[in-house]
Amino acid sequence: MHMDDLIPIGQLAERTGLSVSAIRFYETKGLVSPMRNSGGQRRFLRSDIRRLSFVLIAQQLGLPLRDILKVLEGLPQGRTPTQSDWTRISMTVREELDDRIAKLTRMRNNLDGCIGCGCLSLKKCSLYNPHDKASVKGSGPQYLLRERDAVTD
Amino acid sequence: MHMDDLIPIGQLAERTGLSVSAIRFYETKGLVSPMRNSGGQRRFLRSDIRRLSFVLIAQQLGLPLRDILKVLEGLPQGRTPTQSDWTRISMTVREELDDRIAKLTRMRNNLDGCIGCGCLSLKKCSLYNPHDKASVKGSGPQYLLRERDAVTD
DNA sequence: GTAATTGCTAAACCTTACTTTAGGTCAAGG
DNA sequence: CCTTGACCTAAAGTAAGGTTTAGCAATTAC
Repeated sequence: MHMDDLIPIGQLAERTGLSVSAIRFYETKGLVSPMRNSGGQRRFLRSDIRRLSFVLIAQQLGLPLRDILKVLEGLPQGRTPTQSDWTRISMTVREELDDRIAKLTRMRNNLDGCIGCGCLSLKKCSLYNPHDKASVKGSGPQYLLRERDAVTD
Repeated sequence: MHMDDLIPIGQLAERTGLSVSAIRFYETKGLVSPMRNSGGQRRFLRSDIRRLSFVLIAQQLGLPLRDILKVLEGLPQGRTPTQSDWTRISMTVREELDDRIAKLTRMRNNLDGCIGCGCLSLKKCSLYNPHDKASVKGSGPQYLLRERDAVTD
């Protein structure tokens, strides 16, 4: 509640381990929205330390910045997020993470099938067309699943 | 063994689902090394269908092209890879995949701890410093783990 | 034999996620 | 005051993984 609850960018960088330039870049992406002091310098809320730490975690989990921004939009506007606000949006990230783990596990199982048969192009190998990736062209690698000689190439 | 075991780039594109430009790009990265016909056009081995399919799979598993190239270097030079060649290098990819799944699972467990405590910055939360990412600056986000007010921000 | 495909190269452009550079301003200490 | 360190903006550069464009050559189909 004290006056100087606002911190300059260098301190935020130190506290989060981010570079100053990265923080400025994140600002252009809307991930933080600092105020400016009379001299035009950025002044961040102390809660932005946690905000950016959250960004770092989500990134290490493999989320792109745009998705992280969406998750952060789940935080309250105008007031400092509470512990339970952070808990709530962390759950969102956890679900993303679960999905990613499930997807990779599915792929590993498929790969096991392919290693077993040694062909990398059998029908039971769904690796060529993971549900997660829309096959834009309509056809694509499925040829491998249809044509006999694909297996012998 | 017949004469026209060589296929042009368009056919390879059709068979793999890749774009022609992507295949040419992969060539610059050393992922395929087609011959040229008398007119200077690329002619690929039929086994390149499988080779590029392998690249696609490995990519969907999250491997960067440079790593995929390294894995492919495990294939024999000069002769067409056999089924067991493919099986062998698939095992390499499987190990990579296992590592990635293990890492994500560790992170999820850590995140669970953080959701439980609702703080996102507790000591037991190792998310800020995954072993997988060298902390170049020496300090970094650990501040959050040391300073009391980090938890209250 | 000629038109439509397909292929060729080189270079520019795109996205994500930043860093670096250049040139100038603000803030704090002696 | 005046220097030093922290900060500012804008623009360019980087790396991965490609796509697009331009202008031209080789193949294929009729």
